[in-house]
Amino acid sequence: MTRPRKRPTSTDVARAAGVSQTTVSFVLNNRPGHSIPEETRQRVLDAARQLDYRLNASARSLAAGRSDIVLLAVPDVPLGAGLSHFIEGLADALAAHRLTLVTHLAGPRGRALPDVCASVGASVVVGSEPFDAETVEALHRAGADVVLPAAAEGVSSMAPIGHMQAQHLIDRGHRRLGYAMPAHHALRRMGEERLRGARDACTAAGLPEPVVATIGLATASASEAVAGWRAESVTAVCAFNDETAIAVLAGMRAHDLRAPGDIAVIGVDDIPTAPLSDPPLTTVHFDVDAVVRRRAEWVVAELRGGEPVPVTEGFAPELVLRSST
Amino acid sequence: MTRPRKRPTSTDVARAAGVSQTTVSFVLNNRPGHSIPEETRQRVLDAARQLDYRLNASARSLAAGRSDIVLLAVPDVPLGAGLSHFIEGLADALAAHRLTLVTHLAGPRGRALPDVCASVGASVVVGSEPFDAETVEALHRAGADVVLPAAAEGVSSMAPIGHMQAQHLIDRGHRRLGYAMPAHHALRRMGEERLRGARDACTAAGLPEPVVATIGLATASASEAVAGWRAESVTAVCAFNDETAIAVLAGMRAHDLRAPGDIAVIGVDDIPTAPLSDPPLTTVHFDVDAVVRRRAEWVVAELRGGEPVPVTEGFAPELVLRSST
DNA sequence: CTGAAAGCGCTAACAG
DNA sequence: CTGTTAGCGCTTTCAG
Repeated sequence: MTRPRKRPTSTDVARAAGVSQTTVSFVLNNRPGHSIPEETRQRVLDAARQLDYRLNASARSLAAGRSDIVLLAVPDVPLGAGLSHFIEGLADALAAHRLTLVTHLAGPRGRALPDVCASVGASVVVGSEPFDAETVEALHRAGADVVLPAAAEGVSSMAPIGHMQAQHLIDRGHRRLGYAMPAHHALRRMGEERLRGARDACTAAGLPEPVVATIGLATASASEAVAGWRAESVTAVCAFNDETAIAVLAGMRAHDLRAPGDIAVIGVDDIPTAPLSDPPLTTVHFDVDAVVRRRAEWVVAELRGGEPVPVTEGFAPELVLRSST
Repeated sequence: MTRPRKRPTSTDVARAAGVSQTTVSFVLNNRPGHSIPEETRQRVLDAARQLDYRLNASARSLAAGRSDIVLLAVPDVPLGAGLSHFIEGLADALAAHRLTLVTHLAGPRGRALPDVCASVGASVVVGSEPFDAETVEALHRAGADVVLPAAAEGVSSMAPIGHMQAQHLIDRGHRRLGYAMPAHHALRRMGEERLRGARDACTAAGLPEPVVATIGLATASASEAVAGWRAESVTAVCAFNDETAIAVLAGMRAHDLRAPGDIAVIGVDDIPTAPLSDPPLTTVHFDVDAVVRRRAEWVVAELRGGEPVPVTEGFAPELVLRSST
């Protein structure tokens, strides 16, 4: 399957179009200021199409000092299909600005992010959670012009989720909540933040803090947690995500309890099987498109060197409750 | 957050180490034949570390005509968390060979694969399903040296899955099978292939073909399908994947039927919530690590220009049945 | 064993 | 409006 092949260069195009290589460059980059007669333009464009010419990215970024590559750094966390939507959406949004999105999933033995950044020659690195100062520095040294989000102080996109869950349950009259924390270590940090949101909602309503239980994705583990909650008179549980919520439901089933009568359960993510659980799951749904749009605009704005876009993180406007009851 | 910064060049390292730039290049690339005295070597290495020097990928690939980038092309298909494992695993395996894996998720409005390939300067493109000849050609023109898997004739990695499902059910005494095809159009092709495997198993056992029903991820849709199967005396169903299987379970619940007594159901993927369904789902589980290992070895072998690795696709050895009953 | 020199394909002043 | 001219940072012969 190995088959090397010589690519046409911009000089080839120039020759074919009967102009200089510089002109080709101008036409292809749509250089402003250098107004080029339509006739010449077309001639160059035709020649390029003819030869299936494609700009050599290495040469371009070497000469120009920048690339059109945006690197999305995805942490080593078990995220669901929602992630794919996010990535696809972002890629599409950026493609509209002639930017190419590539993704790097961090793995335990994989390359360090700055290495990857340098390898692909990315000029932008986008992460899900803010990078700390040290990482930002390393990425800049690795060649990134823009790194997002850089250590944003005190803004969490996670807390509003927990807050929304708890508020929903409080609004329905529950006064003693539980929180189902995932056992997976990589999810711990996110879990703590979401819990904080839930806790705040309880405090604000003059209620005691949620009773936290850590549960794995096995019925036994969930069953224990359910017993604990019952002992504490918990009547409603915020689950870290839908999978955890489904585990809670399984745990309840083991005790012959039913949602929402015995314990109400609310998840996060709105996974495809959420409406298929017994009973159908109430969940917090992200408006991925909205998030994507904002992120893409942010990247483009930063790249244009415009004013730093106001950092109003907090997904709040992008959250929607999807109730099935 | 925009902060340009000048990166150290190999000339800087050369100056710091008191050698020529050429020598730096030799040391850093571990050039064979050019035996370099340990002392010089160390001096260069130290200087590089000191300056946090990193090779400029653009310059390197421009000069050398090849890059260390492997591009993984993921189709626009709703795949689950298993995909992340696959990607991480592959990235790790390739990192061991100093190769950098980046992923591109195809989106409806995203950039065309050859464009992405050219943009990142990938020298290898890896896909999940074989590329057709035309695409392979385009990718080569876009600069890829290696494209995998190239149109492999008649080998399907999907059929063995359906075969395994059906065989399992047949072994348990079922003589009239159903097949639950996903409604999602992007999954159609995969579905047809898996169905083919199931059909072959039935035929080989002298049984009639499976009764196919297309179902979406909603209880109503599944409920209808279940009614249809009952009318045809189907006693066991192969579901395209676990989500579809869970939908079937939900549809059965609507008819007050229980698995596996009334209808046995088997899924594919072994998603985290599979053991949490009611009853726990029997499913076909991929040994992702094994698949990854093979793919990585394949890529490296091709890149080394070695003999074309025998194409024995068909995941069979990497499939495991995970029964919860 | 080491260094000088010639590009890789492209962009970006600067002249014509 | 178009072409000439330098490099971008690195690899790679080919001489010392």
